Amino acid sequence: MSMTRAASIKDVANHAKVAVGTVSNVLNYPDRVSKRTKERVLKAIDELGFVRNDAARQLRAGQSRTIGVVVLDVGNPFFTSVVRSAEDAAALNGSAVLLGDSGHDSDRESHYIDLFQEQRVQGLLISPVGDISERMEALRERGLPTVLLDRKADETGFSSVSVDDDAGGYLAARHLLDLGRRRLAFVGGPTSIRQVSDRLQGATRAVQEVSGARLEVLDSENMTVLAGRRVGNKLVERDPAERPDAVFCANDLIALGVMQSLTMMNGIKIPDDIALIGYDDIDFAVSAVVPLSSIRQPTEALGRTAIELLAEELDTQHPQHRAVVFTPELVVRQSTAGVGAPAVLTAVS
Amino acid sequence: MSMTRAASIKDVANHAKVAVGTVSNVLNYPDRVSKRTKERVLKAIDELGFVRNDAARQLRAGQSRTIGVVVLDVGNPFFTSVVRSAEDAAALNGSAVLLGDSGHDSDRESHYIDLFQEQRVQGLLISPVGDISERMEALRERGLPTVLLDRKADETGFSSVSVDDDAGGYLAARHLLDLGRRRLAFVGGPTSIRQVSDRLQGATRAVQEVSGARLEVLDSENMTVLAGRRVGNKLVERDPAERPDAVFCANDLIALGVMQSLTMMNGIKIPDDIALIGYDDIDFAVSAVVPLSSIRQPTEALGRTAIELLAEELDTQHPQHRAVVFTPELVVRQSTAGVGAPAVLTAVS
DNA sequence: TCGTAACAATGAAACGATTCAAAGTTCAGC
DNA sequence: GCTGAACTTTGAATCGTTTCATTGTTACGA
Repeated sequence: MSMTRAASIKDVANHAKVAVGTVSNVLNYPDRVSKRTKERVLKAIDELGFVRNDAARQLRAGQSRTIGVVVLDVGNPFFTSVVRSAEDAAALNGSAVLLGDSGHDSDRESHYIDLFQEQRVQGLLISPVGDISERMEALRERGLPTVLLDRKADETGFSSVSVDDDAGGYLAARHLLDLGRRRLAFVGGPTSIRQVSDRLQGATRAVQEVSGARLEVLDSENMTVLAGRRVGNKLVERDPAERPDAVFCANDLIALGVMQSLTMMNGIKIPDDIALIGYDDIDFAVSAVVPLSSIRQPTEALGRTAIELLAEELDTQHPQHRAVVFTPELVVRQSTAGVGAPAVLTAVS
Repeated sequence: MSMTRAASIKDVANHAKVAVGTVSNVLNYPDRVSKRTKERVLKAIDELGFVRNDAARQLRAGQSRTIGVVVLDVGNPFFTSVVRSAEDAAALNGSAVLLGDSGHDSDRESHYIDLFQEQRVQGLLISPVGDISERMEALRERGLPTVLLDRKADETGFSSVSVDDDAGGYLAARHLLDLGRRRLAFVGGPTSIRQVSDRLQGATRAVQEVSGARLEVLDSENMTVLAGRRVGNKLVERDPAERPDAVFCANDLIALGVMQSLTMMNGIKIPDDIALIGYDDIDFAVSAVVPLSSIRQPTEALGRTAIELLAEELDTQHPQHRAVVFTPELVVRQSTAGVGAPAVLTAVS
């Protein structure tokens, strides 16, 4: 019964007794059509329940009104927040966002890039898993504008928005050192993730400035709460004397996981025995068992700026590629400072 | 320079000196093509950097390999979790998911439904904002299979997957009453949200079973951490004698917000002064300042089942519409039980 | 009443893939 | 060498929209 195929513009034209071009004009350039005809066409559209076929539209247009975004982990509020602001910014240009989650997996990342190319997206925002210079080169050759997200563009020829992870790592470690801690641990992984290695590098720099300070590196298999909990359990199992007195986690999810393990062990007090700091300052950091100190990244600005850079590439014939680097902030809460008053410090860039 | 339009199947055909149909066969039915020809075509594809145009493909096919999903709030881990499992389930059928966030706004909801219809999605999963029976009726007439998500289908003719919110509300309130609390408060809103009113209804039922117990309803403007914090601040401002001794929040985000306000006020102890329970059991509930009791919903099963029901509607000519209702579980943590041992209870369905 | 400028409506062509009936090729078996 | 079945390849038609050159209509000033 209701199994008839969807009405097309042609059906509408027949029903309203006008030409197909006229229907199209009603849809796209209402001013070109007389009031009488317009009404007739709109009536027909309503009666037939006509809905534009976007595939045909795009085919003709040669381009979609769509931007592809590939992020490392949609389970991480940091990324959802960035994507949200990118969506809002894209909507201002009348574009929609297609979201792909690579889950730190190169194959899935590749898969989404393929998919988005098939969709003929206007451009791409990628928070890359590893080294994708080859892939990027191919995109450049095809003329598909691409902006790196949360990763500084090494090679020229690409725009990027990122946050200075080295500075963020330094900020976190320096804070722990300023509190008098000397046996630091860094939790994150795999180190093939650039964000992880940069944050570690910054932390290492800070530690080297202070004599007598050490930095132990604990690998986590990924960047989730669960992975953090596993590393935390290992710390709990250690002889108390062997434990670090401060832990810097490569993101807040890991930090929350570590916190769960440590607080389950009644003997360990945060921050008295072990100070803990995360990265990203997600909304849930403030409501953690022990409110979590963290490094805040300007997610809203990241997403917005990424879209702006992409828009530049789309508008301009020979765009200036720009690498925008934001500066992270230290947010101090109880997990490092105890009951002391919270403060916000900014890295010197 | 690289501004030439993307290669089409025709370009590939010319380059490989075969017919367009052959190229199409290489792509879709490789077995129909001889090895020699196949190699030649693949070489041409590679050399020209050909990428299939999905719009043309869909236009011809008349349908996309896509399912539209509209949820109430992507910022809520409950929904991201449901969507994630729906994506996985859809991938098994070779379908991708397009995600729309209505943000509890009917207009945005409507906007996404339009958009998805233009995309000719195979079907729709909707977690509706309010009463959308008219809209659904229109979808049914157009023959677009639709499954309600997290909301039981009242009308016949639609499948749905949901969790028994009345039972969940009962479970939460009953738990608070069992702990000896009598001055209960419910925080949630707007009450036009079905999930909110059902959970409240269940809670009311539990309260009525116990003489001397009261339930105060505190409206929150929405279901976010921020809204919860605002309600929490109002509680803090009250005369201590006027405060409830137990608070049931319509979701965990609100509960975390309330918790933030209460813990900022040194005089108030959770759960001693006020017991607090949320809803959804998101990952962050366990790592909250005071680990949060909550009502767990089977998010993984919700998403998966929704896709399965949709697949049924797609396969069958005259599908049996089914309303699958899952049963929520009570998860007890410190925010209600203090340092007592955690437990998990299941509602009687 | 005529000329013409402004405005409306027309419909064929194009976008790029898939389909499928028809034509072409190969080759085993006799 | 011939037959016919099995396998390959071909290319026109099709999907639904937008575009745009062309044709048709209106109305105004001379």
